[in-house]
Order: sequence, then structure tokens, then C-alpha cells
Amino acid sequence: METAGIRVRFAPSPTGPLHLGGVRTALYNYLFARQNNGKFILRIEDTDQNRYVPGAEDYIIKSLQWCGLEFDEDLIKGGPYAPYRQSERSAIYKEYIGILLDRGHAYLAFDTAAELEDARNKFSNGHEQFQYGMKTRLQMKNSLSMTADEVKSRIDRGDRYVIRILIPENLTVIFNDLIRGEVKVLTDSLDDKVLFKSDGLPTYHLANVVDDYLMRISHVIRGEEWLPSAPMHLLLYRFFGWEYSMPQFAHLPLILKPEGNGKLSKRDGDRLGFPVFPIEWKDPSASEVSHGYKEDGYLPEAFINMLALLGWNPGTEQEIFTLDELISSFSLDKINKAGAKFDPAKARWFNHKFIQLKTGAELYAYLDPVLRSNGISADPEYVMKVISLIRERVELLPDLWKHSVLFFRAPDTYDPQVKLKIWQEGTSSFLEEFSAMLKGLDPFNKESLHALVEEFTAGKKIKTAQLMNPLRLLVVGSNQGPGMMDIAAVLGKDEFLERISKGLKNI
RNA sequence: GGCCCGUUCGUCUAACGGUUAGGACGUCAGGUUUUCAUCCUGGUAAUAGGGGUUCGAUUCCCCUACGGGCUACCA
Repeated sequence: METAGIRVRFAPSPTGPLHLGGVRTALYNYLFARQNNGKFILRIEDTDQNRYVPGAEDYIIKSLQWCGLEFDEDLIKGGPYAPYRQSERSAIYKEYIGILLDRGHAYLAFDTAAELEDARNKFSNGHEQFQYGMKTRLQMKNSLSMTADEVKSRIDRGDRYVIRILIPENLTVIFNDLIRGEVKVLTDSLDDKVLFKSDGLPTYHLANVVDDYLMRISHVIRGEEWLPSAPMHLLLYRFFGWEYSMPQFAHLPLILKPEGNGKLSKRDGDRLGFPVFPIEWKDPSASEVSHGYKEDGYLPEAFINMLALLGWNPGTEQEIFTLDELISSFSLDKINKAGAKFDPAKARWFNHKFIQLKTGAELYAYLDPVLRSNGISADPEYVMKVISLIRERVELLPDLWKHSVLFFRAPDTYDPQVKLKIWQEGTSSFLEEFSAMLKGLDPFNKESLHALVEEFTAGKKIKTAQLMNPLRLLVVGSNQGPGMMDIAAVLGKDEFLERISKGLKNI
């Protein structure tokens, strides 16, 4: 039972896709482990077979892989404390619940669902709510209220039962949360939670304590929703005699909806138009597809950076971090206590920042497959020129295509709103004339073009914009895009001229 | 209802008990640009309320309000 160093675990339940908050919990565990040369462990908490969703486990692993968070021990690569899937550890839990029973810290309860329902109705009189605990346990059907013979005969005839923790009375449980400080609870407010279900599997409460102990977990970093049951977990450690080597707890604040109140949920993403999941999730039963950050064109490093700063800050004004920088700057005591509202606009801002950090070649690697799927085979050198012109306007990866398509396809429509605004009497004839002069331009480049435009507008006594805006409309189809000279120079003389004449015909 | 946790600009947040309460996102206004973006500059905007403690509270304590979480044979 020697100290095994820093060991943390991420313990998701495979009941569906992992959302933002889950990824952040994993991230904080990862950062803490890496910073302390510790181990980062994945443990699948699948003790509820009713809620098992096929594909969820795989989804969780793939998501974290995309984020770049690698485990030291998990169900694939194994480890010294395997298995890492709780459903494969049921024998272990049986053994430990036996210890609790022997020591009188747990008891058998035979109440059926209907009986529990009855009790709830009977005891909840508007002011008070039913709690299976000190005030009620003796009136229920359990090994505390029944004789030993009665219990034995019930077991013998095959009655199903659960095993509940016996919460001691009038005891103050105190523990130190690394984020919140001292948390104090009187045991009288705790109820006799089910530790072991009638299906032979433990509940979270038992499994988590037993596994954290057995796996030598040094720090439990988990969501705030576990704070209320932490005192009960502490009691469990005490009953087992493990209090001296109990992990330290850190309960993370929740991630809230961008607007309004409450926990962030999948619905918010649908409603407000941003992903809440790291990668796309296809619901196996509902044939419904939820957006993922990956597929929407976010960079994993931007996603991670954004999550890291949602509830934690480095104490400096640095906002952009590499994973390594996050590892070295991270600290549990700079995690906030209050929940943080998620801000999709800031997520996009992070992504923009990270895209600007990419090299042209990296961006090329993203754009190239898109070009191919659109049936475009362009000279790499040409594509690189295009990328350098449009890269600064790219916020999400798909913008790469959105902003570069004009270099690969001539427009077939011309924005009527823009036309209305800029097309004047005489514009067409200006353009005809200009186009004719363009034909003889040699060499054809930004500089020569510029000179020609100056000469032309001066001769016509018109503003540069009076020529350039209509020109842009013909060549691009709208009022958007990089500088007109840049576009022309990249497009080349032939294509440029062709678009002008086609435009003049069709507009 | 009970128990637990929380509360600084619209949002994320900074501030050994002493700061003109700082930064970022958003937003607004200017500038750059032949367009749209980007970019640059500037502005806007906060300590929930009330009591203490203290020479002095954003900071420490209490109360109230508000918000959140938990209250399953779910995690």
C-alpha cells in the first residue's frame, strides 16, 4: 500500500455522447496528471445496464483521442489495475460489500418498487420528503426491521433485495475539497443509499470508492454534481478502514447554458446553433445526428484551450496556450468555484486565433480534400497562393473553402443588392472599354494592373471604386473577397477577362 | 420542501485588506482598405442587498435575496 504517486481517473458512464463538461473534466484530470508526472486513467462506469448505449464507449475514446488526451491506463492498452470496465469487476464489488455487511455498515432491504412508492406517498406530507434513513428504515422491509429468520427465509425463497449503507446518526462529516475548502455535513441529512442493486451490480457509490482505492487513485477530480454524495463516500472509506489513504477531492464547477439558467444541455446546442459534443454523435436508436466540434471545423487545440479557460485561469493575461503550456500553467487552486456560462462566440474566437497560427502547408492539407471532393484539381502552387490571400478570414475550417471557392469557380449569379447599389449609367461601357485595354496588358500583374486602373480612371474622371466595385461584381459575383488586384493577379489574365465578358453578358 | 455549493462589466475572468476595480470575448465608434472580412485605435459596461470586523473591505464573518446542484435498485 505504498504511495503510487499522482494517479487520477476519468470515469465516464457509457450512456451517450460525452459533452463539453465531460471533456473539460477529462482535460483537468489530464493536465493535473501530466504536470505531476502522474498517471491518467480511463475507467468505464457501466454498472447500469439499463442505460447502456451501444457505441458510447467507443465514442468517448475517440473524442478524447481527437482532443489529444492520451490515457496511461485504459481498457485498450490495459494497465496494472485492469480490468478498467466496471461491469467486468463485479466479483470485486461482491467481496467488498460483504465486508460492509459483516461489519454492520450495510444491510439488506427487500422493499419492492411499489412499497417504496407507497412509503414516499405516506411520508411525504408536503413539508417533508421521504428519505430511506434514520427516521424510516425501521418501518421498511429490511434486515434491520426483520428477524434473522425472516430475512433468511426471504433469501431462501429467492426474494430480490438491495444492500443499503447504514448511515450513522448525529455525526458531522468533514472533508477538505481542494477547490471549495472545508465541507461539513451532518449525517442525519444523508439517506441510506443503495450500494448494491438487486441485479448483482453495485451502484456508482460503492464501485467508485472501491475502484478508486484499489486503483490507488490519489485525486478525484469530478463534477460538482457529486459534491452532495461526497460525505457518504467518505463514510465508505472510513467503514473500509481506508480513510488514511483516501484520495483528495476536487469538485469542479458546472458548465451552464449561454443564456438563461441551468446546466448546459444538448438542446441548447440545437437551439443556439453550436455543438455541445466534441465529435459528431449518431444516436443509434433515434437515427439523430448531433454536431461535433470536429466536424464543424474546430481545431482540437482551440477546443481544448477554450475549455481549459472555462472555469480556470492561469493568473496571468495569457489566453492562448499550447497543450504543453496548459500542463505547466495548470493548478487546481486557480479553478473557480462558480459555474461558468458557455460562450459560443468565444469558442469561435479561439478557433480563429489557432487557425492563424497554422502554416500554409497545414491549411493546404485541410483544403485539398475539399477541393477534390468538389471535383477540382488545382495546381498546388495556385492553391497555396489562394490560401495566403484568404487565410486571415478563416474562423472555422469550412471557411477555407467558402472563401476560396471564388478562385476555382466563376460566379453564375450576381448579387442583385450589390448591383443595385453600385451599377450606374455608363458602367457597362466603362467595363467594355477597360476590358479591351486589359487585353493588351503585358506583363499582367498587380503592379501593371494598378497602373492601368489609375490611368483609366484618371482618363474617365471617375473614382477608383466606380471601376473596381462593378469589376468585383462580375468577377466574384458579390461585394466580398480579398483585394481586387490580388484576385486578378492570382486568377491570371485569361480567366480574369473571361469572367468579365461572361459577367457583362449575364448580369 | 430538505441538504450542499455558489454570486465582480452582457459573457469568461484578474485584483497579499489599501488599484482611477485590470484583461479577454461581445458590442459600439473611428482608422486602414477599391468591397466584405481581417487588422489597428478608442469607448461602453461590474463588486447582488443589508449588517458587522477593521483606520480601510471586491477581499474576512453573519443575514437576506438570487442562481445552481443533489434528493433513483442513474451516473
